[in-house]
Amino acid sequence: MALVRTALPDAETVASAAALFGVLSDPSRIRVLASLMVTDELCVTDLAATAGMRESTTSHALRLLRTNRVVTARREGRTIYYSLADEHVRHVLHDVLAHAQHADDN
Amino acid sequence: MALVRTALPDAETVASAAALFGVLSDPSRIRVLASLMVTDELCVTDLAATAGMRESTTSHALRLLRTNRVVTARREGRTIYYSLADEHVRHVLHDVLAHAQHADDN
DNA sequence: TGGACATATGAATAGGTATACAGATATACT
DNA sequence: AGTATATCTGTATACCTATTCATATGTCCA
Repeated sequence: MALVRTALPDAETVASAAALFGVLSDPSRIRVLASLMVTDELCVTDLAATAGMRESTTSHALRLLRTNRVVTARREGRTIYYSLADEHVRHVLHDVLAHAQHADDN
Repeated sequence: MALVRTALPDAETVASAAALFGVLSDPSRIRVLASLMVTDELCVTDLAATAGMRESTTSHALRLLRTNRVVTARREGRTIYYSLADEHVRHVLHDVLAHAQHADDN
């Protein structure tokens, strides 16, 4: 057991992994990310429209995603284009969405 | 935009993906899973010890993980051995933990 | 059967979080 | 400067969740 314990990731790593998962644990944010998986780059207004949520909600969601480096932002004039931060994010999303599709949950 | 919308996963899939992420979004549960990543099979008592939490908390955590098919259980006498449900889970955990290690969060 | 060990459950409390509305900032254009 | 558009922020409310203690269930062995 002691051996296992020393092999565990440190508290900081665990905490930020948990935070990352937490950011992904919301249907609204997943819809936003799923939109970005198919279109690569979208502005807040369009993300709100495709994900079916208010722009305020979308903006709040995007801030969380941004500060946790799940998406990146690029400004062009007054509109801001968002995209997935890296392939890493794409893989995890793909894996979990695929897994979720087959699960006749509970 | 309409095109994007039709390409999005259905509500049920999104909901269960969110649920899965939610289950993973807790430090205690991550420690439990990290233990299982290095040891493959552990009982509740040992998981509680390595993850540094009470057995009750561990049991509650394992129930969540079990009902969301993140871990599987195998009984042997009065002790129950838990392990990761599949390689899928292992990959996601590995990806996110790796990502978390490099992130000088916020 | 009775006692010990392993795990599970119920319920309560404390803390966290998503969403909405209202209003603020920032950029563009005339 | 003033107006319109795009995005962001503060705040409140309503909901969700993690942990704990106490207790229950299940399994073994004498």
